[in-house]
Amino acid sequence: MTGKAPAAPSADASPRRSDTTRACILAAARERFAADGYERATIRAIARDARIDPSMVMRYYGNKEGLFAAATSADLRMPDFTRVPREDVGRVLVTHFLDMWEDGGVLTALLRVALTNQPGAERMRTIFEEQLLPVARAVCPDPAEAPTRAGLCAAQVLGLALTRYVLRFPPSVALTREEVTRWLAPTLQRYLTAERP
Amino acid sequence: MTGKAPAAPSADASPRRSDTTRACILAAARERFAADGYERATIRAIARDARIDPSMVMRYYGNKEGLFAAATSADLRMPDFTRVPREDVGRVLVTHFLDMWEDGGVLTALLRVALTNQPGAERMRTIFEEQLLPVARAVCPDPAEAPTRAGLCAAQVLGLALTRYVLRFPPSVALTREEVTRWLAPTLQRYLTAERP
DNA sequence: TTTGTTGGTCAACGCCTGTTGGCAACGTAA
DNA sequence: TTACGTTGCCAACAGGCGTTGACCAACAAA
Repeated sequence: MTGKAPAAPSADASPRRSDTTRACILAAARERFAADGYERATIRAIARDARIDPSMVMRYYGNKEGLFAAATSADLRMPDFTRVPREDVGRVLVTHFLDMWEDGGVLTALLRVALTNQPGAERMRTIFEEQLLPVARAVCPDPAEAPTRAGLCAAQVLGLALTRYVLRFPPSVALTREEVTRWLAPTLQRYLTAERP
Repeated sequence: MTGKAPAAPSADASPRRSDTTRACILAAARERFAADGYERATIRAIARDARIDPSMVMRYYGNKEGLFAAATSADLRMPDFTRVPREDVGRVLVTHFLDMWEDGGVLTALLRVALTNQPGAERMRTIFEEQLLPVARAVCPDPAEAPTRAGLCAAQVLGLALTRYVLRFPPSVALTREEVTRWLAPTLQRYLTAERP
């Protein structure tokens, strides 16, 4: 059972001649998904951007869902919040999310797709659950409240991303990173560490 | 120029025999747009829900964009914030938005569509600009800062709607209206009335 | 050189989409 | 009754979609 598919991830380090092509496809896919959402980001358009034939996409990623999954393997790369002073949690969280969101458009693509695509929404939920929930558990007063507090933070962070990077509301776009941090950090700090209102 | 199209809005009160059908189409369209987004809400599916022929949709609303525009004529119905005590604006704003969002799914449809559809995004922006900005202007310390403050409120409100009504993050869904108000009201209050940080 | 694997193109498939025009049934005013 | 505008269904169109399989070129091992 050596497998016919050349895409089989047999070992981790298996440099193939087609790696550059694969990377081109993924980059084009990320851009298209981020710009157009799942339905309007057609395989044909992605292939055109990557200057290859649409059938290559199918060969390397199976189908459109596989391509999407490969193009949006997001990792929020959370820092270790047990080492962050408790009163700085809000600020660190905001700056970290700004970093993540402005890097490569993976999260923008994920957000756009999550809105019209059930698996996309599920993945978004998983990402935030796996990566934001532990932060809340580490710093909030009662661990039982961690999901609620993480959810509130997710709402605020995603709302800013929505208005700033997707809908592009002018006031939200005009804010500098500094200003975003000054406004949002106290909010997240309160959601995470304040007594339940 | 009497117009061939029976859909011509000549007068405001022109009861037609087809009014119930038109209403059925709009209701079905709102549901489909809210559930599936713009691309996947097909005219055929909407017509099936309304138990009529797809061509009727075209006759009454011209094309798909016209149908969408008719189905999502949103009005946030803002109360008069000059009569609200200054320290209550956050709370009133949250409860009002919860009311709006849980009524009929118009806003959910609009949000879903705005994410993958340029005119949809533009309309969302317009709605918030026309209706949230005056509120900010009425209550914030420096009117020049009103757009920024309205934008921050929009981010928080849309973020909650996103996680609660669209992505359905469990912690966000589990919150009661009471809890949402208690958590979010102070945030909006600060965004609107606090000194610039 | 031969042989087999990989990288890539081409043409086509079946399906679904938004949209159109023709045609029958109904209701109403003359 | 006749004439006409409205309401509705039906069948079809052109085009785009995801997906498939046959086929050629380049390379690597024998």
